[in-house]
Amino acid sequence: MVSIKKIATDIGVSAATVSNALTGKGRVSEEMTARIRSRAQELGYRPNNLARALKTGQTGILGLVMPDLTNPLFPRIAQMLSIAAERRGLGILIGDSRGSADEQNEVLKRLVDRGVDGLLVVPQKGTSPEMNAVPLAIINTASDPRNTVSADHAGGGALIARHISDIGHRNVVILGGDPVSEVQQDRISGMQSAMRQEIRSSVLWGDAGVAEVAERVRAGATAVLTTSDLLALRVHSELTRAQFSVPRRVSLTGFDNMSLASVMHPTLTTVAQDVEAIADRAIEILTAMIRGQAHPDTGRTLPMRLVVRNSTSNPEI
Amino acid sequence: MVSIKKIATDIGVSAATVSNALTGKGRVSEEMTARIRSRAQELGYRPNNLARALKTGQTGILGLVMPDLTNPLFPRIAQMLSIAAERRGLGILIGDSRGSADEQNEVLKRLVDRGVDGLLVVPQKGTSPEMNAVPLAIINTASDPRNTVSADHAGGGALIARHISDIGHRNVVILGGDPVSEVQQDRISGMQSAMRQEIRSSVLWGDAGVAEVAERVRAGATAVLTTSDLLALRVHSELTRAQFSVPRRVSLTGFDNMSLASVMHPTLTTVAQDVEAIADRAIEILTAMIRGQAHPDTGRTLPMRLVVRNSTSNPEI
DNA sequence: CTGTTAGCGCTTTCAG
DNA sequence: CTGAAAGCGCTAACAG
Repeated sequence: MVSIKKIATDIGVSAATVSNALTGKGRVSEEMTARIRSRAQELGYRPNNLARALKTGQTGILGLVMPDLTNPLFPRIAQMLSIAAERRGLGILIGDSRGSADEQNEVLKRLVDRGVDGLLVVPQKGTSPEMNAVPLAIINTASDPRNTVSADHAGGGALIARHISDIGHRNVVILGGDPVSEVQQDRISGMQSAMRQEIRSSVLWGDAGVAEVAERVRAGATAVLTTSDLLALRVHSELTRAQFSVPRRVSLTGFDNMSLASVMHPTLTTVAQDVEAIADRAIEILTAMIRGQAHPDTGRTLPMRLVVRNSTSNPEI
Repeated sequence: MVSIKKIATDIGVSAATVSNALTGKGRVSEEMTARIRSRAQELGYRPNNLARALKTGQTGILGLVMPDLTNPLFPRIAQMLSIAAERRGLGILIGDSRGSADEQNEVLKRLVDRGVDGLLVVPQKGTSPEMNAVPLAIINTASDPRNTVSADHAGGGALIARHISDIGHRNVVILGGDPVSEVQQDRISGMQSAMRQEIRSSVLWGDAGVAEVAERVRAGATAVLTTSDLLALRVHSELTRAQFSVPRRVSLTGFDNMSLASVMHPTLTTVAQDVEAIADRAIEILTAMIRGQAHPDTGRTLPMRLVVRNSTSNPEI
């Protein structure tokens, strides 16, 4: 391992000077700087981040905590965050808070112990992560008072409901996965608030809800709006089993625009988050917090985008 | 930040003694150890991993590099690795080698610069990661000579082919996503080697292959074996469009047992990797390498498991 | 059993 | 413009 000292003795200057030259803190003559730089190059010098971190108190590492790494959105979020972080020279340490809120706080502590400069957390449904050792950015939904950045889930719900209304549906069923999830609640209330008076709607939840969908359709509903693409796929199975064709007999929508949405049959009308923008802003805000600055966009949401495919059409009549 | 020194002066012993007591290196009287421990507790002492790492040269952090964080298997692998790592008190720093082999090597370097003790890498298709600064474990497939641990992809292919053969199919088409992938090649050669002489089979690749499937079925094929569940879902769309019912008219299989496999309609016959075991063994082997030991299971594969669902059945006569 | 000393590799005053 | 010295928090020799 070639250290700053090696370069220093090699050239015959002090370690401090090498450090200054390399980090460009000025205070060193151009010529000396050049000599130091080129020697460093030759030796293949790479700064030891640990030593630097110990001295400066900053590791350049961010912790990312997700409620369940199995969440189908995780890969995209993780990828976009890792790209956004890398662009700023930061690394990402992962943590899985699977299960309890307690576990979540444990994970936060562990990451802090490992020296992260800040934390990005997608909270466990219905919990509020606790940690004041380092800045914390929360990616959740607008109705979470501590939310730092998120997609406009309610707005997304409104988009899809308006689409369904526009093409003529007047009797719809809304299906959520878990009422504890603030995100899903927001999606649903967005749907409800966008539906005109004349639309009849009711909300179903979870497995029981999935099982009940076919019956509701039989009773007259012409569209099923779900809070996730995976849920939509399950509903599609149920409807197929019950001989209801999508979209001829029932329209069906998802949420999140996962890859399966464009690959299932029929392809799924859904609503997409701009994950890249969310990731970028999350990192942006968090780094500002780390520098001790407030960021004007804190708490603001990012618009969602309606993606119309083949699972929705006019109701028959 | 409460340091070891604080505890030392508090109690009136030296920093070294506190260190020894806390890390349980013996050499300290029971009584003193207890006093130190309880004081540490009171003060909420947490060791500074950076300082420790700088001193010992070990960070307790592993780097995980995947070719594309968007890979549908990534979440499960990442989760299982993170659990397996955590169990051993290790952290995981992520890296995305998206795109090129060059980028892959860049990422490896960056992680090493950040002080990882070892690297877990799922290589970019057809590349061999380069890094000798720290131990490296490769998760790929048996035919990769540097492979450290992986599922037995060829064995998985054999399982699925045998199933198809057992239920009476004699004319099948095999569909792969990308011939550059060693994993997919192994899956396919496993399928081929398990099919009895009397079975006619041909191999198709990529988008062109997907587009050609229906035609092959029209020409007499009664089963389509794909190398991934997502590919199977796409094929299902094509078949449905062409009015071929699954499994009545054609049987269809996937690979990997992703969550969509149990949720699509019909549910998908596929083959599952024991991701948890792979993750655990990968970490096990890597930590052995870090300790400078050889591990007997290096290079061995783990069996896959056939999951029969509703997308396969006897061919109609 | 306990303390002293030294140093991991780097940055940062403060002098020269 | 450059150098000397100190120290981040911890551990590993070596003495006592």
